[in-house]
Amino acid sequence: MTSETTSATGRRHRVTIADVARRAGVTTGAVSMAVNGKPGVSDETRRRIVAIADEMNWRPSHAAQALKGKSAEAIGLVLARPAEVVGEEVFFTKFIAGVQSVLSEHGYSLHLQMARDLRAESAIHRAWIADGRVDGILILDPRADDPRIRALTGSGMPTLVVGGDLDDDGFASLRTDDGALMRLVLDHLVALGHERIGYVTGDQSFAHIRRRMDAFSEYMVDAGTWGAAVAGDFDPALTKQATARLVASPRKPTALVYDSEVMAVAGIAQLVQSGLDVPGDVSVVSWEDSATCRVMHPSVTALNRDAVSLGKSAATEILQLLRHESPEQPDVHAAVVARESTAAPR
Amino acid sequence: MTSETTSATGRRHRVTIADVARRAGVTTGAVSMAVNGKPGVSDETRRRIVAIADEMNWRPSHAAQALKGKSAEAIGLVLARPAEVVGEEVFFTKFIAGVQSVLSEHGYSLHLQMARDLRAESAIHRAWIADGRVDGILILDPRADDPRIRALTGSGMPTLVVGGDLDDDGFASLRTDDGALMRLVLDHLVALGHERIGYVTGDQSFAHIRRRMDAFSEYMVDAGTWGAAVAGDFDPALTKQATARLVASPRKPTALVYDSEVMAVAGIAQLVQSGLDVPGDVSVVSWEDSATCRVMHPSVTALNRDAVSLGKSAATEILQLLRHESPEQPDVHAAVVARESTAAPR
DNA sequence: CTGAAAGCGCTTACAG
DNA sequence: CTGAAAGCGCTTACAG
Repeated sequence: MTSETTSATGRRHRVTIADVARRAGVTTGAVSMAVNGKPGVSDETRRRIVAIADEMNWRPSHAAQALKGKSAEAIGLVLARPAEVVGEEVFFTKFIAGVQSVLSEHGYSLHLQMARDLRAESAIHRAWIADGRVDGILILDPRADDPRIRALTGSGMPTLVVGGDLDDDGFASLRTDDGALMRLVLDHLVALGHERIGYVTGDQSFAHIRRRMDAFSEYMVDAGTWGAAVAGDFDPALTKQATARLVASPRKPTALVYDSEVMAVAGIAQLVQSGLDVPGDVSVVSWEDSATCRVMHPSVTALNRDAVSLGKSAATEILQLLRHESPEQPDVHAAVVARESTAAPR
Repeated sequence: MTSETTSATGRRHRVTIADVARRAGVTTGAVSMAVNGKPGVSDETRRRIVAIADEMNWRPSHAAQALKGKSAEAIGLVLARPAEVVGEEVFFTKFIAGVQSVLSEHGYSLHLQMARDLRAESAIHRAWIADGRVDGILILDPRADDPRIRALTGSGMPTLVVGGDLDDDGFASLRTDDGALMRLVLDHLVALGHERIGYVTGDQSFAHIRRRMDAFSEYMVDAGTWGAAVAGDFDPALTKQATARLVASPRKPTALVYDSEVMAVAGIAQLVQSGLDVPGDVSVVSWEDSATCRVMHPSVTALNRDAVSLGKSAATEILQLLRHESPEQPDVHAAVVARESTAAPR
């Protein structure tokens, strides 16, 4: 339990490789080779040195290792969304928990920062890179012609775009097949008999929201159903407005899809206030599952994307990138969990 | 924009203090003094050196500085709750956002990790300390006789217990006056005319939950109202059971207090399922405000603790601890936001 | 005010 | 297989 010794002056001393070497009667070089499993010492000596190092509770100094050019063993992630949204939407924390679980298994840590906007996010990226603080960067919520990606181009920093579409610009991306997910959601509604469907979207500048919108339109065309998408911007107040507008339409939709669980809750509240019954008059699907969806009354049918798995996949993939392994696109499980908020239209 | 030069071999080189010194025609020592504002160089030389360093886009190497014993300029925080809970409860992210905003203003970063339990949390603390990765540690959700605090005792690591009660064991704590908050909540209900009040609690091993329970009991005694507390453990299923039990009581409470917003939502769902009207039959208060509370139907009366401010206060206070300033107990604003879920009993 | 040097804790090429 | 030394990028005492 003594990872520190106290010198005569009372100052705490870190146990260094030199202390271990002295005690073992070898040089610091030998200790380094022994503990790092490098050739250069006999098996017996190695065992003896390692035992002594353990006993003295020696831990290598990260700073010294970093100075010798060892990698930071860390991945960076900046969240450039308002704290309110990050806090209210269950996706982020689950995603982060997934990322961290895989990284820590591999001895990597996650540098997480919040930023007020994309410019601030890029500034943090630059600082990390200049400092050699991270070995790789994760980008969330890519935009069309994303400025963060442009800024990172040429930096040589391994970057994984989560929810990206293509392996653009030489950056790897963990694709989320938002089109397929949208079809999953719409299949569920159409199977119930819905023919007029509304979609209240999140921030339309996000590439993955655009892909959902495209899939929504195509589905409407192919199936001949009536559909309309209105911007809700992940904002409860806007979501309520969008909902009111949709149900006021002459083609009054019988089902609504919301881009987040907070939006779905807001939408349901608006419907109830408008005197409409859920699911009697309007069915509702949330694009994200949460405890609230499960326990609300009515409980909310939700697309369960398993954000924890998505986080794990992102971590696995960026670690593969660092090792120059060909990243395999993992299969993130997703399914529509049918609950009380969806039913056949009457 | 070139923080790196490319050598003849094509390898990227970091711009070092030696590069700046060479270009300025001085020694590295002079550069160090110049950029750090230490005496030892003339004002003119300093200006010239700083200008050259800027022009070359020089940034000090964190690793080298750390090796020289410079502090890590980082604070550590471990979240030892299941990812589900961290993700579902809005408190954590808001708290973290508040912490980060203050830390980054002061050039500090936040090391954030999730852990599966308190033992794992302590292991992370030890690793951070051994590595000199953090200058201070934040502890959330203190327990009675908290093992994390015991483990940190004697480490010399500045530690702030958030939601602690006293400055126990030589550790500073950011007190949250849970007793006063409970009285605020109960005052709201009693003012509406409630005389039988139920309280569905979170994890009762948490010190702050115990304090709320104590305040609840005392209030009942002093006011002569009927009250009962039942464990809900922050778990929606348990919360529903506790709710069902309370409303089945012969003394059927007319108002229920829940220790989190997810619990409140679960409780309301249970009440509605039991055929009870909110607030007609039972009023409901959530101990935490969120978008869901605002937008749900009925909207939920909530105690708004302003978790962002709490995070800012925690960061401010631990920075004061590091500077050996006497930490002033900041006032974190809190209020009951009355919404549709509370009304006079009928 | 400036220069030359030691040293933080490691790793790694180079001799023996 | 082992020893002695250089060096990563800084900071800081110590001479001049």
